[in-house]
Amino acid sequence: MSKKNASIYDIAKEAGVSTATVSRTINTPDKVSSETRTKIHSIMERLNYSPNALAQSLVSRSTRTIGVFIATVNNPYYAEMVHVIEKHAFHNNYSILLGNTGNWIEKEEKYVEIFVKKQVDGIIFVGGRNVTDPHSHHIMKTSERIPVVLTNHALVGKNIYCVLSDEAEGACMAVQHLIDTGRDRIAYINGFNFSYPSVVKKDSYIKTLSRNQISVNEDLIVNAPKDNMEGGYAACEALLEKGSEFNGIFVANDMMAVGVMKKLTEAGYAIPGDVSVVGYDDIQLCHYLTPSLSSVTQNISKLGSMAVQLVNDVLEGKEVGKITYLHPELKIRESSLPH
Amino acid sequence: MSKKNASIYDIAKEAGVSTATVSRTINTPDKVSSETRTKIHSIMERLNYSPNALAQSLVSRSTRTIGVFIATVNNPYYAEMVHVIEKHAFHNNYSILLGNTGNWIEKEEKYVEIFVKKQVDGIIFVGGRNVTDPHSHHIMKTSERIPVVLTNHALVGKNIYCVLSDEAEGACMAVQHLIDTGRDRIAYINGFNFSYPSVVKKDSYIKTLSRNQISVNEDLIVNAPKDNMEGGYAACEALLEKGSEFNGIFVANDMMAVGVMKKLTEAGYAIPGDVSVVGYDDIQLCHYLTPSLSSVTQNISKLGSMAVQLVNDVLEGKEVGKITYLHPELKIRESSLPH
DNA sequence: ATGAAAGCGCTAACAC
DNA sequence: GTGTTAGCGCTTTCAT
Repeated sequence: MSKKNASIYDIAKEAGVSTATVSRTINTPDKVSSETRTKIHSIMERLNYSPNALAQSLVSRSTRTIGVFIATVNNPYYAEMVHVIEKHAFHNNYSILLGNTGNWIEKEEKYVEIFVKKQVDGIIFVGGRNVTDPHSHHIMKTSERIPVVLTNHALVGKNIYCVLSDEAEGACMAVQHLIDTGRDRIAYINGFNFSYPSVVKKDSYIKTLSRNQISVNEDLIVNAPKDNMEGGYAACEALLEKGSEFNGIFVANDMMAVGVMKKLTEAGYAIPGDVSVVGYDDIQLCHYLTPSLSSVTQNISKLGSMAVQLVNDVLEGKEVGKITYLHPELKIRESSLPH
Repeated sequence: MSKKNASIYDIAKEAGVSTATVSRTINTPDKVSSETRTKIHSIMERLNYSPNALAQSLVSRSTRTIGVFIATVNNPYYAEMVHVIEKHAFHNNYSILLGNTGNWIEKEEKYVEIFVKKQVDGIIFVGGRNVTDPHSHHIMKTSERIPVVLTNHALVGKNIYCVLSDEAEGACMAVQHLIDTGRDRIAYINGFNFSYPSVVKKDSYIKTLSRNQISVNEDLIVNAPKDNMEGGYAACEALLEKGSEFNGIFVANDMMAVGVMKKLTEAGYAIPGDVSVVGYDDIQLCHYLTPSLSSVTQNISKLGSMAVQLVNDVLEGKEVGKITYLHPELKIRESSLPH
């Protein structure tokens, strides 16, 4: 189909110089006389030359490529993370190989293997992970070769770095806010039951209730089947079916909260009149919902930029902290106004 | 930091065979005796060997990597496209290099150059593009080397393939639906003024009105400053300020429609009582909004899978159509119920 | 300032 | 079934 691309060799021949000289005009132009340099440049132009990064990387041992794994791009929180990561990566001259795992560990393992073969310089795992299964093996193994950064998950290892929002603190703020605004029967819609952030939030939810002398009602805690709108809707349905009274709901993430609000509205509950709702992640949408959704913000921007910065710093041999916590912040909107 | 990775050479030495034999056990196992094969496998295991894809690609002239460009991942429509593309790519053993252009042509140009240097096998440009500027030069140039697939944009060129939803048809369906349900003063919130899909939709909007003997009121057509919720909100604000009466709005995409609905609600309009609203793209969220949002669906799933299929087919030398249109479909929900 | 040559890790004739 | 060797496109000493 296409005639073979021009190589450094073609340029050299055409210019009557050695490949070394051509290489130099690309990488260390000042070590080449201006005449030959211009001549070579014009030939490159004419032959539509573009250096083959594979060959370059083969010798430089660096691809300027970072592998990024997320559970589902079509969750605005993850999409925003990808957005931020891509932005910072580009700015630091990295490209992003994106892998959508759908929380499917086997796919992730295969993917990691592929990316490692493709010689990514580092890998970023975005989002909380399962705390139970033998999840970390391939991560550990990978970290023996390249730096690994985890976002919103804590994992210790030689070449593993974590940056996470303090979700215990965030969950506490959310629940305490509900209590402070007069809600005393507070439900909690959990995400994936064994995901790190869910575990942390649930724990914090329980502790905060206790600290306020509110007894924990197991009927008010429900695990969503999926951590998206559909899952939130279903979870809220289940909650209603249990029949326990509640006047406040803390939802582990905003997308689920959208589903929860939909279900509540359909069931005739006024928000926040009858039920006060607080979500988590503070995605842009919160502001545009009716009623607007109170939420805990994670500073996604910082989270993402730090993730990229971490792999970059490690690659450059800088000293960096193994684990960094960011403080969340509560954004109060209409959905949790006191009645 | 890390000791050098084992190479095929290390394996060969350890096993007392030649590198060719090692290569064979990787690629054509049956051409190697089972004894040596098992021996080599165990050594690979022990040395944690992983083939270097850079070297492989250097000789095979294929990276099994596709470059994907989108405007903004944090627009659910694009996110969904990425999701689908990634899924199909993985299934066909491709990896995705993702570039977020933010509609910034210079960034895209740089990115394309980088991806080409990195030897991607093909490039997919997702989403409508500007119809005016000298946008296509880098695309044309790229298509001389590798197949280029465009989604929701029509562009002709030797190695360029397009798959798009028929947005003229979609816009027509939306507007006709508004008319059929008794709306006679229909506004149109446009996306980027010169983006291909916007141009097509606006044109179709005007034609559909005319076909129904409804005169076009320029005050009812407003270009959103951004094609997201914020932009929709602002556009609706501008629309209200112009003072022309309207009882229906067709919005060029769902995210803008969310902003439009927010503004309408704040301004005291009932949806669909006072104003009927129809969006475009049919993102999942439509179903969960209150009121749920009528929208035109693009069959994102098909769009994305075809995009991947196209680059794959072209790479395999198959004959494929240069341009494919998919039929959109109107999903009627609460926001456009007749009053 | 430039060239010769080795090497990055792997594949693919070709020979035995 | 296995080894030898050239080559993929580029960088980098070491000479000159």
